[in-house]
Amino acid sequence: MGPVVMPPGKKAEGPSSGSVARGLSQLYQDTEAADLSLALSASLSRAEDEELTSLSWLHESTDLLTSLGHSGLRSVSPLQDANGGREPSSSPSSSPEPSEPPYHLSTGPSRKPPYSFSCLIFMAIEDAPSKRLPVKDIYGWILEHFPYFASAPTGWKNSVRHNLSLNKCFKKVDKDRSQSIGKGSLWSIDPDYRHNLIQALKKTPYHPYSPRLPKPPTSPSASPQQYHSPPLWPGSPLFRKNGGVLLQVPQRVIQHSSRVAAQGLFPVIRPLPLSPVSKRTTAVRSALGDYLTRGKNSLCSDSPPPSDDQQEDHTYSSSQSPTPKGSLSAHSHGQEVTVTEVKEEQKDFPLDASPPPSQLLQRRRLLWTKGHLRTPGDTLPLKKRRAGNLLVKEEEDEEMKEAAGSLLHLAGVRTGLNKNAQRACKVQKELKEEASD
DNA sequence: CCACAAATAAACAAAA
DNA sequence: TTTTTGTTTATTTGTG
Repeated sequence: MGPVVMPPGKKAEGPSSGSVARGLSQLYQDTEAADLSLALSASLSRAEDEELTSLSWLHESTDLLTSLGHSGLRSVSPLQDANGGREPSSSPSSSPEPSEPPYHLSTGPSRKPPYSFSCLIFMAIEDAPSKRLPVKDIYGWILEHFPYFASAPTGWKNSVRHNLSLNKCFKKVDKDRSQSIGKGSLWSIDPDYRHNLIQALKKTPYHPYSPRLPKPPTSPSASPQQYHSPPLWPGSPLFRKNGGVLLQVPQRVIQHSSRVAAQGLFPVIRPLPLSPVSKRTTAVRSALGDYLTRGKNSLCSDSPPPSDDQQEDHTYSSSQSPTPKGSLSAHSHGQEVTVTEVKEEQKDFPLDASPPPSQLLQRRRLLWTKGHLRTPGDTLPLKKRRAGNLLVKEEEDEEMKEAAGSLLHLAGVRTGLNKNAQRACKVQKELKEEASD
């Protein structure tokens, strides 16, 4: 997959139509954007007024936002760095603002992206036609789309690798022995865990270190939806393929369309009825939420709650997450989406043991249970074992054990656990795993 | 203060 | 040999 990154022009690939799109493009050029949010909001309103059947405008608006957000078109201050300032070395920015606004309230080139490394990697890989990338290209993608890293301390690459290694969601693909890509191998998304990544993205944590959904500000005008931005990123396949609404889709719909899921995640959602303007609005609003709310926060005060009320659905909640010790913030705990989606995805998972649907359902149900009972710490699926050693059966056993453990936790056992005890447990568990290897 | 997730740092080995 | 890649452990940071 040649150059990792999509050329800047790539996004134009969709049929560019609709005056809104044009307007946004215009906006893009004109922006000195003190009132960017206003302008966007205006575009949005126009979108509602016009019967646009094409969603390309959404693409463009997304691109616009991304550009503004990450390339610093915004005339906002050369922002206080995202406390990449933590890193001693080469933090590009110098002025440490005492009261630094949350990420979604401030953007700029020097701003650390709101995405966790897991998400970044996920996006990179998903954006690759072949859905697999060597680390180098992952770096490239990230650099391309998040210039922040260009000037960030080099440690981020280490973090990327660390994430790849540690996070079960990522799987090394055995290189085509015939075709060497140089050092290392290709990385792909483990279909079994893709959902978690999606969930992570879905939650798009604007507060980088906060896996949970932040509480909505006290201000009534700021609706929680702003934290539910879909995985928008330049050239996102989600956008290209789904008109940008993928993750705005009500869970139920996803569930219902999941039969197609065997072909991959995104096509599943694509067939969604996109017609209702309100839906588009919601999508965009959600996408633009942070921008809209920031400028004149009254602008989006009228927006209805997002269609995917994941919050109520606990979609975000803790984990069946394959989150290993420190990796991903995908706290999907299963739920309907998982049940269906993952089940389907399993099909294309080359693992030998691909249990029949019923079993899978059962398993998913178990996962669901787990998600509700377990504490995230219990799930640490240290990607210890080499890829390929994972047998579904084994996982099921593990899950059984863990579920049981969770029950214990629920019963209060957990309260007695201090860190050391947990570590001990972990070690024990790993030993067990290794034994079963 | 604690638990937790994620980021970061670093040591180290293996591969190219 | 050097650089890159991959794994692992430990520590730090931010949040609830």
